[in-house]
Amino acid sequence: MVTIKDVARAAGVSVATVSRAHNRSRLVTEATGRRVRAVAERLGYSPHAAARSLSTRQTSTIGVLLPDLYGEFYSELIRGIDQTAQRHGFHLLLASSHNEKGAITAALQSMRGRVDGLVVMSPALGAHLAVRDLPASFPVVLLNSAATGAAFDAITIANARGAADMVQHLVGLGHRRLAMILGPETNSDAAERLRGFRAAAQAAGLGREDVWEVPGDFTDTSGFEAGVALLRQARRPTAVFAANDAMAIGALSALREASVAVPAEVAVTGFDDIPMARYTHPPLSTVRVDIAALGSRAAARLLEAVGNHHRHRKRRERLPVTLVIRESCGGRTARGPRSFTTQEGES
Amino acid sequence: MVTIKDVARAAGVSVATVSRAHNRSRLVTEATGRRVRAVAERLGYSPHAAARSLSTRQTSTIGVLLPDLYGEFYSELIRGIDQTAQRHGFHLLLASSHNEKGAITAALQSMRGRVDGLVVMSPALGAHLAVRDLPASFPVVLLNSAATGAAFDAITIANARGAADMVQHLVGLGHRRLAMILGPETNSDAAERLRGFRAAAQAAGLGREDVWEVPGDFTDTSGFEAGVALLRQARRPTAVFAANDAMAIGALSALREASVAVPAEVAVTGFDDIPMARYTHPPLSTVRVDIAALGSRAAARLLEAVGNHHRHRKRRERLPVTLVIRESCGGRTARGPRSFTTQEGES
DNA sequence: GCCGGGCATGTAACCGATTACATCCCGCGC
DNA sequence: GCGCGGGATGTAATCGGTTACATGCCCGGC
Repeated sequence: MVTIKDVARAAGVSVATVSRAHNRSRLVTEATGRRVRAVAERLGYSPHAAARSLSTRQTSTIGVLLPDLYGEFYSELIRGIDQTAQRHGFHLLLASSHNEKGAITAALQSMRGRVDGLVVMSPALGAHLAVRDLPASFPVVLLNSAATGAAFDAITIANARGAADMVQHLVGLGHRRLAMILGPETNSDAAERLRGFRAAAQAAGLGREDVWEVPGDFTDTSGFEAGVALLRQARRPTAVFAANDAMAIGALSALREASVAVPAEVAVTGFDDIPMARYTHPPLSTVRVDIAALGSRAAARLLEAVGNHHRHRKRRERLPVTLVIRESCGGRTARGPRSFTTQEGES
Repeated sequence: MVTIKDVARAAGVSVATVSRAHNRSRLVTEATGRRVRAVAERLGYSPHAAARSLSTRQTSTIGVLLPDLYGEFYSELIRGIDQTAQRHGFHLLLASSHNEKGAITAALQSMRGRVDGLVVMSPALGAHLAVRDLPASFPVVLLNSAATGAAFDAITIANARGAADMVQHLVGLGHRRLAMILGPETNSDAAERLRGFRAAAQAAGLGREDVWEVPGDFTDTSGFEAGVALLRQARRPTAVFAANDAMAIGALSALREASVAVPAEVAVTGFDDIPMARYTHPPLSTVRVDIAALGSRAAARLLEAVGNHHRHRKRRERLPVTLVIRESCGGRTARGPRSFTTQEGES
């Protein structure tokens, strides 16, 4: 491998000059700079990142800590983060499958000296406990975390608001018997969506016997089972609000197998607006979360913090959501496909 | 930040001993080792990755170079790579949005000293040109690349075989008029699938007037347009094979809007078996590619190469595919949902 | 003509680890 | 009692950059 010394020797200058030429310092003449860079190019030199970051104390890399990588949610999130990071010349270091404190701490450790800051997502409570062990000066942005207060930079989704809006919409369509399929109990997004659901149901004057809460865990199979459970009852809800799209799709499946017409007999809605949502049968009404934007905002906030360690003020930011009404809830319908892919390398 | 020196001072030993204690060298007594590690723990010490990799000349990181990050294909791929990498204690450094040579070269450069090896996917021809500029000893695994020969390690999908199998299945169902919706011309996967389609159609004795080839670019909208184009004709195919699922879903949309019954009037099939495929209406018959396995294999091969630079032999490997027959092609039908998510952190 | 200042370049310290080699200490054998 | 060997520990070189400080040169002002 060709190092800075080789270039220096070949160009007949010192290593300092080579370094300066590369970093376009004003301390080398235009002529020398060009000459040195030409030599470097010819030798196929490119600076060794580890060496560089050892002396500059920065890595131009941001770490991304996720609980998992499965599903469209994470791929969108990563895409959003990467987009912004790349625009600022930063790389992404990925780590996943961390849900309890021990694993998170380990992952955090192993990233020291590799990254300039972290985006940490871990809706299962307790992530911020691990993060708290980091030096306070180390830039971290929390995503969808339960952590509150000004101790952390955080970005979350307007979960409660979105759920409430959806309930309100359903009530507006005339529904008076509502079921919600819940998410995992330890998940803060799920908890907030439930909070919004309850508040809106109460505000609409629905009684206890008009509201169902069926357990679920964000997987489509749990949505399927929840659907089956709801159908078994003598008295049924006329609308089902799933805490996420995957479960709504599962519920849709259960209803179709039972030959229950959607939305005529039962309305179904979800949360997230994953790309798949517009291709279900019938197309799914849902609460749209701009996931890529969430990632992008997180990266932007993090880079801001990395940029001015001192002047940076921590704060919590909430990303708005919007109702997307398709056909599964029987409101006015929209037709025609919209893109859910850009041109992909593979397929 | 606490360094190895701080630990050495606090523990009353030299830096060498601290280093050895951490790496569990046999050159420190069990007692000293434990004591030193205890001190390190108390001070919250963790080794600086950049410094370490500067002296050991390895990073425990593998670079992943992708053309894009959009869609389920990439998220699955990354998941597969990460899974295997993680099991071996490796991190993932991500870079995307690189399709022509210049950008790839730049990305490759900026990864020097950051990674021990690379997984490069770039079906748009020419990626291997950039890769060729790397020192031959640098471990690289190519994914779905057009590059042939023993010069590279590569893993590809059995595209032609999968396409041929699907055509054969359709012919077996009695279809004698077949259309294929093509992928991007510069994409090698798309090209191979087309090759398989043509070969099988010819083998089945279909004449030129019984075979349609409609352009597409792997996006669902292009599939929609292709569907519309096919319907405009007086003489129509009875089965449509799309080069990927996204386009098949687009075509399905077009047929539904035109009130053409699937599979009764026209059968539709795809390629990939993305999670969404089993939830379309009707559920999509397709060629299953185990994308996560593809990533996992790539990582495994790369790590093998990283492990023994010398003894490693380059070769090309082909990942088998399987037909998944659901309802969109009118074969025997399968019922009931299967999971397309594990429990996700968010949704 | 000499001196001071500024600019281009060189020299070497430094970042934080690993590790080859030096050193020290202890026990054992003669 | 002395020397020798081996195991535990220390010292310092090294990885490949960046950059503070030193150097040397040129030019302008007095």
